[in-house]
Amino acid sequence: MRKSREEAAQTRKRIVAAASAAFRRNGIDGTGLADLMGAAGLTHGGFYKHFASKEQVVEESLALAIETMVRGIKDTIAAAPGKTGLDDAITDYLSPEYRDNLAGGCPFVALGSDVARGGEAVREVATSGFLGLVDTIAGQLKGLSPADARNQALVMLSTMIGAVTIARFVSDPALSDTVLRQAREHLTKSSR
Amino acid sequence: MRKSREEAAQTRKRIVAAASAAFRRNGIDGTGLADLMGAAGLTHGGFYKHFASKEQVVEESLALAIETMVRGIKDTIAAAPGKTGLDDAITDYLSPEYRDNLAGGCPFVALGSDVARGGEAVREVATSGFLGLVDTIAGQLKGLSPADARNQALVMLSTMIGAVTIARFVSDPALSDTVLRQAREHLTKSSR
DNA sequence: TGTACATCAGTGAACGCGCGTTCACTGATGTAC
DNA sequence: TGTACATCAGTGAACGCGCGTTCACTGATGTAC
Repeated sequence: MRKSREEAAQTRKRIVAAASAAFRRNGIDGTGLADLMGAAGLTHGGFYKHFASKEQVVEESLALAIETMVRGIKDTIAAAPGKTGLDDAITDYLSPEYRDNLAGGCPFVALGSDVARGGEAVREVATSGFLGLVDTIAGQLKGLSPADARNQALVMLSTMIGAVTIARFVSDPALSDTVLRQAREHLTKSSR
Repeated sequence: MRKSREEAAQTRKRIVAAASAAFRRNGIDGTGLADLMGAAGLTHGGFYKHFASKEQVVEESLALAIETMVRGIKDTIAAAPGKTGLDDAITDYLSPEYRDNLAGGCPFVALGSDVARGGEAVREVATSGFLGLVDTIAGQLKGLSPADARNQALVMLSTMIGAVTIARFVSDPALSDTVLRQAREHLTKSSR
């Protein structure tokens, strides 16, 4: 039953991708290794042929989720010439569709409190990914010193992450939409 | 071993208070009923003499955590005459001490993503508590229509909740402090 | 290039453990007369 | 007010279950000559 090195490498990527979605959808404690392996089309026994522990796949899948999100935001920014790129990215992030995309959405929203309770290695993965996101946003804030741009990006990301967190736990759909819309208007209006 | 009605009622309150702290500190999935009962000075077997399920104590302890937080914010506002009350409450919320108060801190930060994945009843508890918080903040925003005040309160709370979420998962203490400080300056400066 | 052997990805059963929940039991409290 | 009985808060053992992890095994792939 041995698989070729290439197949094994693809399997490993499939597991990390499945973990990236499953952890965001159901939480880290709420996702078992059998769930991950099943989602990747495997039985649970083979997990340790690829990873030393659940902790390790948590780290790798978190890194993947963050990288994917940051790349998407960069692509959105690059797709719009001039100054509308950042507004487009903010609008996407604060859309009802993104709020409802539990498995593919922002890992800071889905896993922020899990990561805060986690080990140092997981928190470092989250931190370096977060810093990449900060730089991406800050780089789009023209007419400010680099320090001011970075500080403003920190506040903008706080508002974005908080708004989606609230929009997800609130049980009233109208309230949820309003939270997103207010944050969107606040962050994209020219007063920024 | 039967206890008086009064003693039993006090025991129940002790369990809910212990749950309110333990769930915030370790997450809902990360807290067992034996942990709760042990923290209340009891053995786990008696849990079902007070609650029908873990779900029920989750709901009640979340309601307690939110009520306690909102009361604290109202007290802070009331303690400062005039317009500094809200700034004081924001400064407290965005302080390093409050960030580090895992067991007694903001339940929306600690449990927001857990609640989002939870049942309808838990989400309704969180929603009505959140609306009370919104009203409390909006009531302090003078010179705005009620609708504008409420909308601004939603954005402010998004920034506050997001900032503490970020400040908690980030592994670099200086970055964590900076996130809090930037949010604080943004929300308390007169430009508000 | 062929052959013999070593490697190892994946399977499926099993491990100890802690989970939420149930239950028989105890004995102090509450109630009925 | 006293007495007899019912109630029930709390204990501690037990339940089935799913968890993370380990392991013997299989057989295709990789390596050595």
